[in-house]
Amino acid sequence: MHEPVDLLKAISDHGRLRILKLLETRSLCVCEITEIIGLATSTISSHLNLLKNSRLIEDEKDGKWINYRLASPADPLFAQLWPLISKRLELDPVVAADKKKAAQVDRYKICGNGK
Amino acid sequence: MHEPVDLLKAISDHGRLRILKLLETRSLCVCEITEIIGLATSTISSHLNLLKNSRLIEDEKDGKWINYRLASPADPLFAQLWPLISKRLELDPVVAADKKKAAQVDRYKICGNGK
DNA sequence: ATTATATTTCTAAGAATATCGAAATGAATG
DNA sequence: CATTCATTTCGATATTCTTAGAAATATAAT
Repeated sequence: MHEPVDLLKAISDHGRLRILKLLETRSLCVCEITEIIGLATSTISSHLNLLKNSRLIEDEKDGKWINYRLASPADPLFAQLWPLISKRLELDPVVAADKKKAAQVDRYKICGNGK
Repeated sequence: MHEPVDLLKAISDHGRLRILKLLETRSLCVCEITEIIGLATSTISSHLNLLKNSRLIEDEKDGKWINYRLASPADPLFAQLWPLISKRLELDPVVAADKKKAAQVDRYKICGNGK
């Protein structure tokens, strides 16, 4: 499971790349990520689980939320590849939009109470 | 099709990584690659086609053979990522075995006549 | 030209993946 | 302790991927 191909598979999904890019800036809870990315909660949860099993992210409880962040120390190969991929992703309009949303998102507003 | 995620998907397969690694040393024809990797010819052909469509490799006719080689100039992101991945792949025993086989393989012997 | 052969394309099967909604879990709040 | 709410798990479906063998293509050799 620490084969290069497994790492590559873990990051070969647009949704997961968007999640990793988000977590680059700051840690976020599942409902924040869900709100920003716009997929079903269960889908986001499954992506997070996959990234966690690949040791690319970690989680930590915070009251009623679970915050996810990039794993540290990072997987050695990921640490080498990610800065290059990350930079390239910034040209992606979807990723840029995600970043804007992330700057404004407030978990007290979006989680739970309807919208 | 020049999105980072498409490049990552193209290289997220052990067979395709093995092919890229082989072509790093020298260009090879389809039957040589097939002999070394040990998958069906049609499977190798389909991997080669995918890598070619992703602009990671190129082909060139050579008598009755078609030689494949790494594309040059390489895709910019691939050019950055590949040396890092390639180095890591050298720890893979399968990749090491491929390299040995590639050094010995002779297309006049293996192509066509039975074995 | 006929044959041999290297490669691709077609067809099909099985495995893996992405997705969602509903149900379950589990912790925090009142 | 009952309720609320964030998150995960389950069940189900649709899609994509990997693979192989057979048929088709095209080129070289005889």
